Amino acid sequence: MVPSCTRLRKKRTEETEVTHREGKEKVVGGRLVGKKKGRRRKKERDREKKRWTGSMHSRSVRCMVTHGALRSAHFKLCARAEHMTHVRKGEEGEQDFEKSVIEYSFDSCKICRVKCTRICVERKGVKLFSNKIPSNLGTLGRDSKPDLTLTGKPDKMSLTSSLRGGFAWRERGKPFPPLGTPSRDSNPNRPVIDSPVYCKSDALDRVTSEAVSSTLKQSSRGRVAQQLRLVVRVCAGLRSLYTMAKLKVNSDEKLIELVKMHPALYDRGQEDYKDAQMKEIIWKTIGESVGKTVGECKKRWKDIRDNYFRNKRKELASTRLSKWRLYKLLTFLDQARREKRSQCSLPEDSEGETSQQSEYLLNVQNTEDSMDIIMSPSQLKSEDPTASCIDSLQAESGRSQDTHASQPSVKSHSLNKAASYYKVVEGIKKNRITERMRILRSMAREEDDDLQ
DNA sequence: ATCAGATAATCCTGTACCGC
DNA sequence: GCGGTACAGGATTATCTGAT
Repeated sequence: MVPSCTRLRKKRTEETEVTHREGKEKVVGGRLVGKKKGRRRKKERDREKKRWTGSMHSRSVRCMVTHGALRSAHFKLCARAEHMTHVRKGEEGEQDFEKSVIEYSFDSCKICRVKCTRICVERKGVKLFSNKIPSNLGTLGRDSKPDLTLTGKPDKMSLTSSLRGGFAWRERGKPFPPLGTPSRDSNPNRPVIDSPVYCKSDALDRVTSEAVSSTLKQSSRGRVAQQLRLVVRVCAGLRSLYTMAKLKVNSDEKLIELVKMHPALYDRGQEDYKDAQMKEIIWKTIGESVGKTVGECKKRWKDIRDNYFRNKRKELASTRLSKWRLYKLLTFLDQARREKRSQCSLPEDSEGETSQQSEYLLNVQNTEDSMDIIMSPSQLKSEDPTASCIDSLQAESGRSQDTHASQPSVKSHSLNKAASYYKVVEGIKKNRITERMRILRSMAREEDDDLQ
């Protein structure tokens, strides 16, 4: 019996052949190849061109759809010039978009002097004017000619991406909303990666730090105080990680960065890998961090991961290095993948874990200089604050774990420290910081009582 | 500037495997 | 058996690049 997928592919192939039989193109494996393919594309483009040049209105829409980058660039220019602020998202009926164009004209932006295309559309009885779309900004290449339709049609994806680039509208006769509106959607310069999540993360961080500082004011002596200082440092490390991610230009990179922080999502050797609830929490956190839904994040991650393994295969097959921009960021998957295949348990000091611990350590250490409360090097030398912290955490969780050797080497000492930071940060991410703080506070009070 | 072809990116589907 | 996941690969679209 022919597998259903094969049947489907065969069906698709047949459909393609039928579709293009008219042009006598040759189809191989459901795809047009060689010059025939180019000829087909040209025909399609010609058809598209004919269709889209049918009316000025359609052409204006086409212009709008095909020049996301230019619009985006000009959008920023105009935003700088403070003459438009209202960003509309693509939540409204996109299917009626084309028909609703009622006005089309060329104009020059009064502020940045760029020659623009102006569009007016009507939606739900309200006339909306576009921002000034440039017709001569940047290099005018094949893809930037406003009245040519060369690839595809103004489908949902194109429209969505154009809207993602930021499109500005205002109602007829009404000025753009004033600048400085705190609404997220009203900020034209808002980076794509910026989201309320960071506020949440930072808020968690800040609240935790404040709680610790407050406790430290009450009890600045003894072992508990050291633990609290450590928590502050860990929070700083966490803040550093988020800040680092915040600076990422691309949200994909940010997503990778965040997923990388959670081996439970990709490494079968991890204890939490089988914990669906935990993974859901992690995804939720990541989703908040990148300003997307959990589903979107999962889907995107799947695509990214798929792409990585595909590129990997190609690289191995051809010995040609992958040019994919995210490729190098995903090399951490190799370790996890091997372990999954061999089905062996995660070694205690596997490279993957080690590198992550080191990364945490690095981030935490990097932020020490900017911390208000820092443990002095002498303190670090005299006593390992991590040990006490781990003790308290272990006491809290009721687990016993021999995480530090009696006389650890410098490397293992650092790794243990990093491991403890990792555990604490994980704890924070699981929203258990409040509980930890309560325990630490009570311990601080008891210790203070003892000292008195 | 325009075009054609190559390549990258994305979406989608199917299969195998695993745990429940 | 069912649901979830990893993995592989086809189809399609977007983008890049070199030639004209």
